[in-house]
Amino acid sequence: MDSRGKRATLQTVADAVGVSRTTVSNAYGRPDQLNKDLRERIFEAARRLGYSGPDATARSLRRGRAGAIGLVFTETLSYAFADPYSVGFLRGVAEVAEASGTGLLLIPMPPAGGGDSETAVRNAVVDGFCLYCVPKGHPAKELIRARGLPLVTTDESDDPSIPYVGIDERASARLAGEHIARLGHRRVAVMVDHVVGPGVSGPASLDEQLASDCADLRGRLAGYRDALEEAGVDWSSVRVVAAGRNSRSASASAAAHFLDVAERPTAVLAIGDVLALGVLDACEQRGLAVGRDISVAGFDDVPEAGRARLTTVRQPMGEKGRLAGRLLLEPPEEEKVPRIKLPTELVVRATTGPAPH
Amino acid sequence: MDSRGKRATLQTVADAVGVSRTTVSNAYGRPDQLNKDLRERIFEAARRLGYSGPDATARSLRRGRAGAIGLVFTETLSYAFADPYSVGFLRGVAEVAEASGTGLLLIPMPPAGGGDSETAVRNAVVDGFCLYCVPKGHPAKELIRARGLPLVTTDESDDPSIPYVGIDERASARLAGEHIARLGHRRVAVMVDHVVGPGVSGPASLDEQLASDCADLRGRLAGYRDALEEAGVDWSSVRVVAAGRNSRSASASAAAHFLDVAERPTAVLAIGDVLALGVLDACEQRGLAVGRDISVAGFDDVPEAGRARLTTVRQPMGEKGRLAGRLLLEPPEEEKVPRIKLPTELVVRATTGPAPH
DNA sequence: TTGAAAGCGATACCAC
DNA sequence: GTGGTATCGCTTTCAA
Repeated sequence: MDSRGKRATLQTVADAVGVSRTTVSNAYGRPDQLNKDLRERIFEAARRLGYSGPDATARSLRRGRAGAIGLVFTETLSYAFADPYSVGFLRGVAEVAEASGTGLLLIPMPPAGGGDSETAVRNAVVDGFCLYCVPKGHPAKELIRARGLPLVTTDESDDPSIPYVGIDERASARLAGEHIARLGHRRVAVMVDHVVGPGVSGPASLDEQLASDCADLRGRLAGYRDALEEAGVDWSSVRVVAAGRNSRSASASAAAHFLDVAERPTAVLAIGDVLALGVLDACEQRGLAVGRDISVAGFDDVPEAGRARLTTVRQPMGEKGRLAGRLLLEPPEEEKVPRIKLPTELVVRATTGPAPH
Repeated sequence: MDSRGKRATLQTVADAVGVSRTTVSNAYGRPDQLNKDLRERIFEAARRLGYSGPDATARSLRRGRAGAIGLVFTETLSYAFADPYSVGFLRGVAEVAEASGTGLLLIPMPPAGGGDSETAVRNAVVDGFCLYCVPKGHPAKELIRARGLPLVTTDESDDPSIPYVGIDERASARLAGEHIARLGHRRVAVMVDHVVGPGVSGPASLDEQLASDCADLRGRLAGYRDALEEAGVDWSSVRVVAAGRNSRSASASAAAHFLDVAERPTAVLAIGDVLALGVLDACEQRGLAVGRDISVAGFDDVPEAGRARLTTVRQPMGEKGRLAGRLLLEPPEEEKVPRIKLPTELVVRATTGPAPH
């Protein structure tokens, strides 16, 4: 246990036992390459010398394998844990990763222009990357590609050469829109997290909606629009409000933008359940009977949505994660870049009902 | 972009530009060490050759820094994302980590005896470890220590030489116990996740309770016991039931063990909010008026607890995480091993009330 | 079985 | 500014 002096290395142990480094290395990595006795002696010497086994970094370098996959988010890392949808996805990835003894490296990545987004990506010791909520032109995206490691994204990618696993955002959102239209709603509001940039809340103009750099957001808005316009609703009459961030409370506050005005909408479409739950809170505060006075639909079907009896569009987040993980762990040999769209489904519960007269 | 041939290295680029490796290295790592022109030329050559910057692993090896900290759980990795308490803690760690551009490596670690728990720890390229829910004698624990990296645990450690940040489990649980006793409850049940091992549900004997290898569980049980015995309740009359795992639905099922019997308890103490919420579900199913017919108290004060009006003991999970992260990122120089206990607080809401007659 | 030698890809130090 | 040189700690042929 000599905690003093230079840290013990493989060599130190080899010398102490009187064998070569190869043998010590084998003692750890290939037990079948030497006899049990010797192996024991080596371990004992190691213990005595305070050597805890081959250095992880050196081993990675030599082997060319990191034993971890990187998860890249644009949202702050802590956000990744805050949203139940996100958590569901991560669980999926985690499941397949842990099955193969692979670690998950969460890589913080400030939004474009917001500090150093490259260092963490550069220094990530991983065997592959999973991109998640990384907007179109993000500078780090190119860097990640350049690293030449297996890569998969869950964002509708601008680049068809990147493997993708996700859902048909547009068609899925359309399900919710059609449901609302079918119930007779014509005055509709939409709640989004943010269009122009994080933190900015309030109504969003049409231009802003189209300019959003988040493909899934654009896709969902398009889906709502498809459905509503088909039902004869003028999209410019639809109030699109940004909560500023994807949080229940932010959404509850932002809901004032359409709840506290003269011509209150009879239905609200939220592009995520967390936002929808916030709208529910806001309605409750104002004594509105959800499902009668006003209808609310979400997206994702997070666990909480079920409890709140929220009508929503279910997407298989866990499955998405597992698939993404698998794609990274065992990259398919084929030429064709995998582009997988998982099925979604409208789940009608108690928060939507016929439009009040 | 020559995707064919050997992967480009620093050397390749140096040769192409006609400079030494040092210069190329500096171009990436120390921009002030060479003139802008040359730097541009180097980058251009790099781009042309498909070189995306210094290899992360090699750089880590040479620099002796990994740029990540390891989070070690015994529960399956996916569990880490499932429990809101756990998520709160992780968010805390993530906050401080991302502030310094450090990644978080989630390390899967099967419970003792359940597969290979050492490989992942061995191969983890990190600058320090944070242990979380790792039971007393876990084999990997020793290995982690042996790696000689900064280390912090949130489990009441058997080993006072490991930095610790947590709460006084026993005193905190006692708060809940006293609250229940004060309300006049004498027939009490306790819901735990698992004592003997994961997956095993049902009543737990006294011996099993004491034998649990999870220090926080033991601490909380001791706290409940302190309070109840002080109020004259015989601990052996307290039905301790294991849900088998820390999940809302498992708890709801296991609640049958005390809910569907002759002498139903008038109060239930759950060692975590997730379990408490499950008990709430079970009560609702049976048409019991929580807070009147039966009282339920949890532990943690996760976000969901507030919404459910659950009486619970609040612990500062985010703060715990931030502190742990900081301890790892800037290990204190002092001799003294930091052992921090954060304050907790009883939060009385609507799920507890006077014992029915 | 065991050992010697050749890297894995990069960075730090030190003269020039 | 720049370019050698040593080294980081290990794994892997390949021959003995």
